[in-house]
Amino acid sequence: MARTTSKDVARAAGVSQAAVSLVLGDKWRGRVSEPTAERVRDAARQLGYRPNLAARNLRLGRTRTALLVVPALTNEFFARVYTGAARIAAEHGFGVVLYPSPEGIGPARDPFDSAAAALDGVIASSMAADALAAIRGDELPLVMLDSDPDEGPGAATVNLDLADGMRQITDHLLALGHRRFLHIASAISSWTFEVRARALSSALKDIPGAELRTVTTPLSIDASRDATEAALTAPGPRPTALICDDDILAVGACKAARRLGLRIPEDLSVTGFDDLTLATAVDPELTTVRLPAEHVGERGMTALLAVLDGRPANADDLPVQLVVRNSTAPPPAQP
Amino acid sequence: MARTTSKDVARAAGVSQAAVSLVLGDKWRGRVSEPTAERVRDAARQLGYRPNLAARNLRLGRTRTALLVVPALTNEFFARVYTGAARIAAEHGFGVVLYPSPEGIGPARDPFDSAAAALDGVIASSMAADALAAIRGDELPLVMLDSDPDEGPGAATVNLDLADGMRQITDHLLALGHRRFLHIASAISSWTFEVRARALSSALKDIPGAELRTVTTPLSIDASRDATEAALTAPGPRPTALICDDDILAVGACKAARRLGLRIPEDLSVTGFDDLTLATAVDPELTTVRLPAEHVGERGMTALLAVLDGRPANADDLPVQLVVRNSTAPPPAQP
DNA sequence: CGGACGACGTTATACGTAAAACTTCGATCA
DNA sequence: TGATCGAAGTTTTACGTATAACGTCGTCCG
Repeated sequence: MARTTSKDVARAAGVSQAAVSLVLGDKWRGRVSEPTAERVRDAARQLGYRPNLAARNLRLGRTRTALLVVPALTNEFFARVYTGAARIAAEHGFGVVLYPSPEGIGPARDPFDSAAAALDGVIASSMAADALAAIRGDELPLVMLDSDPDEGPGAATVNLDLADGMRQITDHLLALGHRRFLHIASAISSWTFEVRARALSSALKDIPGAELRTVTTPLSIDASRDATEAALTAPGPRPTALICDDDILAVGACKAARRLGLRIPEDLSVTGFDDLTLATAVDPELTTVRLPAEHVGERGMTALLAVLDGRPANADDLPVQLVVRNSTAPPPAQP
Repeated sequence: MARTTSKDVARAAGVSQAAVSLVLGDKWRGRVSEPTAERVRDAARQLGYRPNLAARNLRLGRTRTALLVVPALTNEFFARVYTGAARIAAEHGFGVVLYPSPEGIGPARDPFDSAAAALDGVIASSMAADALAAIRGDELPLVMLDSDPDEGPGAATVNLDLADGMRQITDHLLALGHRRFLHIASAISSWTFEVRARALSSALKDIPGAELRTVTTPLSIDASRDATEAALTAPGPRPTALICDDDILAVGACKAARRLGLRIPEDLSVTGFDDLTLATAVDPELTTVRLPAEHVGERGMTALLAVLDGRPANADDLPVQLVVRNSTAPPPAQP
């Protein structure tokens, strides 16, 4: 037997389908009498009526659904972004569907081939430019998270003040006395990492005696460990501080140090970025920059709702905060 | 200007809307001539036509969308389950929408209030019985992951052979010579943890001299650390091996050990469960049981597709595999 | 006392798609 | 030659909802 429709409820309550729609849609003041409304509500409850969303969406021309595009959900940062976005969405009767972007998922040509993709808008995180183009093709409202503001003219953006985070790291390390730095950078070319690199070199530019080398690596513990090990055994004076683009990279860097018999933080300081669960799971706990991932998701969803309402979206950068733990200390005395 | 509809395409191609539907629906052999079909396809491409899914869903009475209910996406295990499910779904033109179950999300009364919840079926992971009841009320096809098979009579289930995993752990520890065990158990009361406890006590039942104590704790590093510390400083002979329900708990347990000046694995062996990224991030790397999380998601989605097709679903348990790393060793010599 | 109005509904329509039922037209065949 | 058939479409309908447009009746006021 088929699902119960508003027509079934109408029959049970002895009214027309339109009356059911009015009552359940909460738009009946002065249109339906209280006793009748009550009868309708009773019948609906009795029959376990649930409106057919496909029909409603078709009628209203909107779906109250947003698409969240993320690189990978298994990265805790993006899982937290989703959580924040979904909370705000739920408060406004919206749903959030995910699209893990880069080949993470099967043969769908683009996000909009997905069956669930009857969308009101899109929130895109750390988008590559080409994927962005595909999205902008469909003229859906778009909010970009943690992405180059210049890429998407006209689109709302929610950005973290990553440059300030990098500055806080360098201030901290410089104050401890470090001068020789190695930047463990993500090989992923995206705004979120490029801005770190720029902030880092600009922060060290005017420091006398400061040296900065860089090594890039895929975003995994093992890759970072190998890349760091290679860099640390290279000829020349050894850096005293490793500045990592991400906690995951920092964990790999720590593993490399351990392999080489270097103690952290006595022989080598290491910093992360993100403040994932990982950061406090390892020993020593990582000095890192805490990123308010849930807030990013919340602000992203809030911005999308604003855009859909034709309101302007708040465009301030979200502040980030250095968290000093046990992976940083003054550099060892000069040999 | 509104989105282009099949009617627009029809006008551009000089045919009727029905012809467009036939051609694009790939059901036109013998109904439309090849030149006409090509004209329609051209027009569709030209106009960037994308079918309105709300309308299609309404017409067809199905949405090609499944709901995945998980406790928390920030737990890597469930993020991986999602990834697996979404991959299989995409291969079959399905979408997956998430419902983080336990109060994780706003005021939605139940999963089906969610705006995106126009569903063909449900995959529920680690469900509590009451939430399950709410779901079964709607007579949607249901697949249960890692849940008590007795709870959901008639529903398809995808289970891991967790009992075997626990047996592999005890075999390993017993072979190393351990006899005094402390079980760091999750305070969450669900099948997935209950089955571990049962398997553990039954495995130790017939071992002469084996002792088993248990302490329960919330599923977080800090909570586990505190609970473990308390248990290890309790009077009586100290256990030589900690068997943890989850890698997260194991990491907390390691922290407690470190606080108490105990070395792992020399003074104390520790085992985890899941084989998350965490397990190889910490030092020493954890001996743990690898759970094929992606496979769980894949099998869950495959089972749901089978149920929707009226085919029987594969009900075999998924095998799990002990991974021996550096957190286990023979117990210290008796004092 | 007539008509304007409000309360309480109902009827009718549109949203965009898929597909069943129908039309037209030439070719085939007994 | 008249019935039949297949190709190539078109016309029509249904899916379930929200809402605009339309009735009907009693009341109140000028």
